Amino acid sequence: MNGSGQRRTTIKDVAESAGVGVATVSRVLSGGSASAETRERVLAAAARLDYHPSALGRNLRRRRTGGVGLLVPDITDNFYARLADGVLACARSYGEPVTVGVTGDDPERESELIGTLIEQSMDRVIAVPSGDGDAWDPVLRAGVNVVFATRRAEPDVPDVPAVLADDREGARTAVEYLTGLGHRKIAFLARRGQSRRVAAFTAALAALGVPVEDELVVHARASRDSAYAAAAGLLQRRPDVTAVLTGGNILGEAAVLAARELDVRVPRDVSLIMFDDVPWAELCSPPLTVIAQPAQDIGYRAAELVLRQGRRPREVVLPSELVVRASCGPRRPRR
Amino acid sequence: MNGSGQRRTTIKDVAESAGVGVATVSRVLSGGSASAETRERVLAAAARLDYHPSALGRNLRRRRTGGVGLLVPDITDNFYARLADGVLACARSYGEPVTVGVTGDDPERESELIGTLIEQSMDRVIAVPSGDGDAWDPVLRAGVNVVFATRRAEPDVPDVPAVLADDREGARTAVEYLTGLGHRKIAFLARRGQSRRVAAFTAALAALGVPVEDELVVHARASRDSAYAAAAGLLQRRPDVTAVLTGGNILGEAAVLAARELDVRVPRDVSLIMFDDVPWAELCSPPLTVIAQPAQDIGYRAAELVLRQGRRPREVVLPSELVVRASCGPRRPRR
DNA sequence: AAATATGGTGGAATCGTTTCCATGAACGGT
DNA sequence: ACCGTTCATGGAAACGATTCCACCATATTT
Repeated sequence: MNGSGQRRTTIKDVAESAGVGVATVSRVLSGGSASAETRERVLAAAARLDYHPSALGRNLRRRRTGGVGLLVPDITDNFYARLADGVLACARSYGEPVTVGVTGDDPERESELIGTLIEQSMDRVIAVPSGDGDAWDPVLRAGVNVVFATRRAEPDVPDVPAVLADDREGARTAVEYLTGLGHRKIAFLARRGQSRRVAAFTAALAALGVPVEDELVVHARASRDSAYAAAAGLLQRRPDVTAVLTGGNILGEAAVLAARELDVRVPRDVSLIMFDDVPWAELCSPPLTVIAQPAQDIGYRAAELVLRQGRRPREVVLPSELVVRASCGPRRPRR
Repeated sequence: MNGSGQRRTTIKDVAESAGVGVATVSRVLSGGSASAETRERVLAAAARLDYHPSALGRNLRRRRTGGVGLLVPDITDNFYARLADGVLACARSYGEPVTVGVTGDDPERESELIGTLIEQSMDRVIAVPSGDGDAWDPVLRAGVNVVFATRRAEPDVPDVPAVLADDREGARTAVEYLTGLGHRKIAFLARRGQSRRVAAFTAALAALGVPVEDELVVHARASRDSAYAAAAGLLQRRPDVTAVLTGGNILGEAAVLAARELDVRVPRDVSLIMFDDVPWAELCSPPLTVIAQPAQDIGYRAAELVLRQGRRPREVVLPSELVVRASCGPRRPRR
């Protein structure tokens, strides 16, 4: 009775059992050239011994861990969950395992996780960067294949491809829709780091000739609490805003709750649009008008970029789409 | 300019630079015994060369990959996302990477992923088992440290510890609450594989002397579509049910949508309770009464079990709690 | 028929670590 | 003074794969 003491069957066992050398076994198993007869003998022996090659040996020899690393701010956020799902779906079709890390949008934690990744010799990483781009220097120098998803680092890292949603277009249609309903005082509830979206928002306003007020873009940290505080603060401080655009679903959730708490009716008192369509947007009362983000596609494409060798585009931009539900109405002054 | 051609600094480089043998470096770095002076020299050399040990070499030697594997049915489901978050939080404090796989509740995909895990020589796995327990035989024989989360396999694998929520208690309080409101025809919308919850549900009914009708427990597959079909079917087929309990948040979502579509008012026409509290439950209209599940804790505890050596309990049961909101009302016949 | 290409094959080196074991120095007890 | 312990130390052997290279037997060319 040796319990788990039975040694794993190795390539050597297979070689011996098939009466060939280890090199031949390796070749057969990884599609190299071999005579038909040898191939068959090796395959038979492998099957007979229930041989499964060990990734450990292979990785060491190749000096790289297979698989891909994935760094997201918060796996609990449906957007990133869908993104992760896309990555996992693509990786599965390549048979590659995915190692997930949660950064909490904290550059320090991000660096820590990056450290773990290099220690593991992960040479393919997909990340939603939280910190500034410099954190990625050591990784890039180590020759790791990095792709950013949903946003670029700031300051940007030029060599890293990115898969993004078309924030510019999304913000534009949303702002056009709102101004079309008569709104002029439109606020943007942003998470720190959403400078792209903020820029797109103000650009869209400017293009329509609506005066932009800096005070109407409000920033929150990534947590639900911070989001709620920002939303409530905005609604209280500025009774003149009649429409709010939120930079993500966590902020949208916060806006709904804050409005409800402060007895601000949606869409009667304020119209609400949120970036990112999530399952609950439809269940909400009222159902939320959203700028749908192709989160799953973003993940999938990023994974493709990182897994498929060959030259890679510097940027992939995926369309986002305004989904009109019932959270926007014509402008009515709040007081 | 050799690009990424610069060789990684190895333990050998450190040894040479510190003027000691590799064995000594290894010992110093992994907390073995060494003289104070040597220790210092080694540490200095390691720092000077910016040495980071490679997990590859270590893993091969130890014949096991560090880190833990995590298998969940659907990372997009907020419950499993929270569970994963708990696992990740715990693993982070141990500095261990987590490899995530999505089974889609499909035994075949599960087996496939298990295969990947053994190939990687993962020796610690947390799983929400989808298939029957036999799929885990090869893993256990390989000496892998497995912990089940949220549910056990069926047929059960006795040697595997499990971290579970207290379904029995949750179902009991929910059913008591509903019968207290006068409901007698209570349906259960279950996902396939939720036999524990179904059993708890019927047991709770029986304990209260309410006749149980087999036809009132309806099964759906894991997808949103299947959930919707089951919910709509139930509401149409049985106009006499006045209360519905759903086995998870996906089914709850489906029930809300189906009710809305069929113009069945909640809670006027049917009362609704759902297993698992999710952020949108509060945003829903009406806010949903739920049986809160400690998803994050389940993940955390499971990770502790798998990471901390020492003897492990066969089962950990975490409390679940009825959170009353506004989706239940007194019984009123639907026609 | 001799010289040269071709293609399958196995031995051995290699990847970067841990760990076993032998060595030698220092030290305390008799 | 001698011997047995203890302790730090370095060399070398694993771990399990890939891959370079040399080798030999054919097939092809001159």
